[in-house]
Amino acid sequence: MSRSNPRVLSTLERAGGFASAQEVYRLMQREGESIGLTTVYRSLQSLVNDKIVDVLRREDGEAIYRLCGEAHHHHLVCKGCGDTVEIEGGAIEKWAKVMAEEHGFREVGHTAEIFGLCSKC
Amino acid sequence: MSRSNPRVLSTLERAGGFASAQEVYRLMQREGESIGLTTVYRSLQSLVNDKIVDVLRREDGEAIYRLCGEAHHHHLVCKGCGDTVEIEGGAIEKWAKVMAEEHGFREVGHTAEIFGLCSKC
DNA sequence: CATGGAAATGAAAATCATTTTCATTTGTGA
DNA sequence: TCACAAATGAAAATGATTTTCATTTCCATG
Repeated sequence: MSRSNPRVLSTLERAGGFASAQEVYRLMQREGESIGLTTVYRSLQSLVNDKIVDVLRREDGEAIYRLCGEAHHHHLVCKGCGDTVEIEGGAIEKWAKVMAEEHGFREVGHTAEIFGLCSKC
Repeated sequence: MSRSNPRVLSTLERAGGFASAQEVYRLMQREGESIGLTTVYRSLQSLVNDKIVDVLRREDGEAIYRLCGEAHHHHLVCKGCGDTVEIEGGAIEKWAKVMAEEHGFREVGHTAEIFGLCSKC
């Protein structure tokens, strides 16, 4: 396993903390950084593993990466402009726990996202 | 623009109303139907345009289609054996609605999945 | 200062879902 | 029957992502 290249993280930060792997790569190229696309992908994956960044999907399926603020949270994403609000999901935590117990599952995690159109779109 | 091939819709129904284009295609082949992958994609797209089916994304980015109006449900997936249980998510519906309203979002949908280890794994 | 192995890197090839192209077939109304 | 539009599908193109693999960079130790 490879560790993350720090320049990738810093570029993602500079990008407003919201970009696809291809975009991070292009951005770094434009800024004269010498790096391979492969390393960008590997670094982002590693950051996801370490829970330093989140990964979401654009509507076309492309993965977009984003700095992950704090502990565990969920996202409210605008289908129009991509704007994202971090929301708290206490209800989900409880739901996941109950459902898992009910079916004898252990070591459970969960994903949950809400998407729609924000007031501006 | 082409219209949807009715066999595609009927196969999607038979699949439990939840499948990717590739899966619908494979299913039809296995059942001896003669159809091209292109037609499956075109039909699904057309069904989406007509709002007869919804399209979501798997975690790996693959598009999955499901009948609209079909009882909305969620999944409890085993990380070990891949076994999946359909679960009901009333709590989620409410949570999504409240959160969306709170932030002025319209036309909201959501995704939610729980994953863990089932009793056999 | 070697030097040897482990980790990191990146170019190129492979993969895979999806879309496009284009020639052929099918259906339909005149 | 004829002509034309719609539907079909095989094959090629596309684009993101992953894999392969040879090379380079690190670093601890002799």
